[in-house]
Amino acid sequence: MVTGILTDQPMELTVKEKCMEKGDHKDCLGVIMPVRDALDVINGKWKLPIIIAISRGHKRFRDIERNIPKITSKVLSKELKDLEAHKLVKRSVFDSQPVTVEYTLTPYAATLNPVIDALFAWGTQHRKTIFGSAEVAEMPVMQE
Amino acid sequence: MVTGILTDQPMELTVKEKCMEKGDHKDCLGVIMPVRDALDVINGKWKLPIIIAISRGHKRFRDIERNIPKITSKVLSKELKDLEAHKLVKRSVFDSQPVTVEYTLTPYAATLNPVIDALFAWGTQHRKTIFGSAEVAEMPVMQE
DNA sequence: GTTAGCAGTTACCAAAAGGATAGTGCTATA
DNA sequence: TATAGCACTATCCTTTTGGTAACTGCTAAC
Repeated sequence: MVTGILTDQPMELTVKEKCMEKGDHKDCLGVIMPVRDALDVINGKWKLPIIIAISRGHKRFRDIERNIPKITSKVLSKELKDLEAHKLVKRSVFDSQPVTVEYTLTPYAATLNPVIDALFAWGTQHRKTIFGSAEVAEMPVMQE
Repeated sequence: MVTGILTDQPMELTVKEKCMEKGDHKDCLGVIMPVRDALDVINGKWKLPIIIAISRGHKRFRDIERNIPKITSKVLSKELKDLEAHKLVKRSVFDSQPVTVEYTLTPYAATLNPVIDALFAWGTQHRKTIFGSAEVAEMPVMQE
């Protein structure tokens, strides 16, 4: 039977299994390194929130900025450049009057879907674990 | 039909659906915030690698240190304290000669399994996307 | 009796990330 | 004519993160 990486509960196709297939039964650096590759790309407080905001139809700079609590222009500008460099976001300039800029997700960004879903699920239950689920009213609000 | 958060491809039970259920059709801060809650806990280069190393049977301080490339005593020490504070790792001191210290995962850490699996899967394919899959030989090695 | 390992800590320092505030040139609206 | 919005950039500053090196007290092995 195949088991998960952190528990011995049965799973369908797991990290541990893939690791075993590579023949590395001891250290399994092969698990740590791909995880770190992923972390290198989505690292920091802002990249995933930005991707989520764009995915929800906020294409314009100020529109994205308004929809991510506490972010500043400077940080958003820098993170968008990073995301562009990683081919997750596309920046398009339209020669209208005045010029408009649109940020959209590349098809590659869609491959992050399972990661975001897993983090959303874990974050949701973690919040319930920390405060009781009743205290949703304490959630920070967007525009103060 | 229900669709994923980044694409319009069908999914079974998705972030978007949960979001819609909450009645937030516009901004869906409800997606960004749980993701940020999760990121606050697992953020940084080291926390997930440490959890993975412990999960693979490396319980002792030096043992963990040896199995995570480039980590230093100082950083490991600090990150272990953080993980303990977040109830993901348990530190046990045994009164042997000499005293031994063991780090183990709590049951709560096991709930991170889907997150780690998703990051592992994405990191693996991302690496293939960046270099060709043939260049596995270029992977950094553990002890130089 | 010297070396090596264990489980860290301390001090110092550099780099990266993030926050606050202001300002740019442009245009559309009141 | 003044205000506001857009898409940023610039400057300054603080906090966080990470890296180097040395050092602690202890014990076991050579």
